[in-house]
Amino acid sequence: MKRVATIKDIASALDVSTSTVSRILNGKNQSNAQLVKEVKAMARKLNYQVNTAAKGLRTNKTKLIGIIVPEIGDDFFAAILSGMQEASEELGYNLLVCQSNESKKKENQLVKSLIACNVEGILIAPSKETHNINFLKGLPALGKHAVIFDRIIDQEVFPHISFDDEQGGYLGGKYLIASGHRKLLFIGLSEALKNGVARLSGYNKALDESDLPNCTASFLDTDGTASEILDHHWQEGAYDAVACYNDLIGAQVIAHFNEIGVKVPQEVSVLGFDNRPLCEYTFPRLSSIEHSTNKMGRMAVTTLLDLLNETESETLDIAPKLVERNSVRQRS
Amino acid sequence: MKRVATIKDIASALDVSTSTVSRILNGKNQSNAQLVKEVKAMARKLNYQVNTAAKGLRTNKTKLIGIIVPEIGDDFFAAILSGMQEASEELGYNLLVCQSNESKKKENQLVKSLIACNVEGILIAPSKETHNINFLKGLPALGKHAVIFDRIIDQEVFPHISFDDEQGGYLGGKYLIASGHRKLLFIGLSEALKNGVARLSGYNKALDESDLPNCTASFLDTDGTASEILDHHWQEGAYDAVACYNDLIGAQVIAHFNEIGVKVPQEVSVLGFDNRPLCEYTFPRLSSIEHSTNKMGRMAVTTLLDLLNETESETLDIAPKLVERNSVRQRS
DNA sequence: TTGTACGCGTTATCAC
DNA sequence: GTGATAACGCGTACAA
Repeated sequence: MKRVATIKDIASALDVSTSTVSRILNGKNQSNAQLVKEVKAMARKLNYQVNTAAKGLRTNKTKLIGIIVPEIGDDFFAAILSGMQEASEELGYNLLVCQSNESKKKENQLVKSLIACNVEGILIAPSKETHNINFLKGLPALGKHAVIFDRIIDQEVFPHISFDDEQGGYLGGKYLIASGHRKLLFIGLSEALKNGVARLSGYNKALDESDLPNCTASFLDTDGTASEILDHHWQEGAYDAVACYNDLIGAQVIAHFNEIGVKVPQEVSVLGFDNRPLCEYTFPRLSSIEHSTNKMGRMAVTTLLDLLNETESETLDIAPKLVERNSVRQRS
Repeated sequence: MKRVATIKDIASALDVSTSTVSRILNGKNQSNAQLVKEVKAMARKLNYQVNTAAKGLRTNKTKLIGIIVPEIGDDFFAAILSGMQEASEELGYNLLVCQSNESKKKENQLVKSLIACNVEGILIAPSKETHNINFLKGLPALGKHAVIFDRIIDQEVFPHISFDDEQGGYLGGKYLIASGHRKLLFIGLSEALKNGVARLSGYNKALDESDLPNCTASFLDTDGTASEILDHHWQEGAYDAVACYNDLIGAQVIAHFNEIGVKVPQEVSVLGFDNRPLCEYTFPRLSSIEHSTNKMGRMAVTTLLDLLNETESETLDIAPKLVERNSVRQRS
């Protein structure tokens, strides 16, 4: 039967004890230099690989982090995952990645399954359905921790990494106003998504400061498709700029205007959010509010590890930035 | 100290042996029905979670699959990962996801680290640098297996899931010819990428069959940016359609034509490859060759598991399909 | 049907 | 400096 080499194999090959091998391989020893050499050589020769499961069983450290996102294929989460991967690799951790498909039930089940895998902690972006994180409350009792990222949840049990959505909206609002716009149409995904509400409120805050009327607010889950929303309000002449919850909506808006022959940005401006790659590929190219997804991923990992090791690390700057492209008309 | 409940805890709480608990929890028992009930109730009460590491140590089955992709954040791989996640979850497996950053050295190191985690098998999309998979050869001796996906490697040691790139190119070529195009410009990433060469050769095969001259072939890594390539050959009037290695290049091509005022598809047609979401967001919307990334992910998982369990499963159809949008001019 | 005893691979403790 | 031994949580052959 095929089997991977263990320290026992190394020990018996060299006629020493397993504990000696273990110590040498972990550098916890000031052994006989000659022996150290021999052990390391034999380990290489036998193609030895430490068995993390056994090690974890003994030490209660698995160097495993569990991650739950609504959808891996979504490029927003994919970018965050990428940052997590980079940070965790630098720190010698591996990632166990799962997707909840926006289902709270599945989230529950995944948490259990991750605990079963002995992860040291869990990073989770809650599903749209999830409005409390009671199912995570058992974690601290197990010596594990969690960090919530992206989606905002009101409970303050676990640390929480998210972009300052309101600040992002505010930034966008200031920019649109400075470029001469007066009537904003906001298109969101759903009023239930707190991030969207925060972005909208940022826009309105900027408008308030200039004594302009609030955004016309609309949401895809209640007010119809982007096209329908645009056409409906267009007839009323209700907006000179469209503030979108994210770039996907922004791209849809631009595509619609292209189709019906409305010139962007000459006749109407469009501003996205998130600064995803697709901003470069619309015509005109979509201006957007950038949030560093990569940094968010890195920060989620370091925050979790700090929690577990009770250390303190630097916090990264994830303040929103405006990325100007060609979808917003400049004051002439 | 905080500790998660074990079968030992359940056993002592109920004053039975651990083996009884183990048997009941695994359903390998026709125990006293009353006892079964009590054990299950106690397990729930203590919030018991099986320790997969310990179980894996004993049974040599960890229900873990290791995955190595060049870049998680890339939405092409993200989509494949999504399919893998779906398939593996249905089969009770968890995914350990790593990224190689297109580095062969890192791939090597990741394989070792995945073996250390006791994964049952490895799914890998080799990096651009990787032209042999010798570093995977040790796997079978360890009772583990691997499945290569996406990127083509010439060695036939492990099964191999990839799209039929040549067939995809052929499909695209036939389509462009049928729409009245005669002179094709192909823009690839790098001549070293076998997938690109296969796609190009598919285009040329279609052209050959109609006695038309081969594509003008260019590659971003040697011939300059997409814009430079387009302008250079445009002046020579060398093409009436641009066949792109992937949709990203296609989007760049469309954006460039929009910028210099060349009408797509009236003056020149553009065809992408992969049918990624961004096809919907260019103007005009980008026609493309679809490969089902999700299915590829699913298939990689089922193929690996079949290999490990020596079972046989259905093969999914991942034949390329043409997705018509608005970037290719139709014969008038 | 149930309990006892042992081993999976590793590390920590304590002798020597 | 090195080796025997126990322990981590679990599954299972074997005995009862």
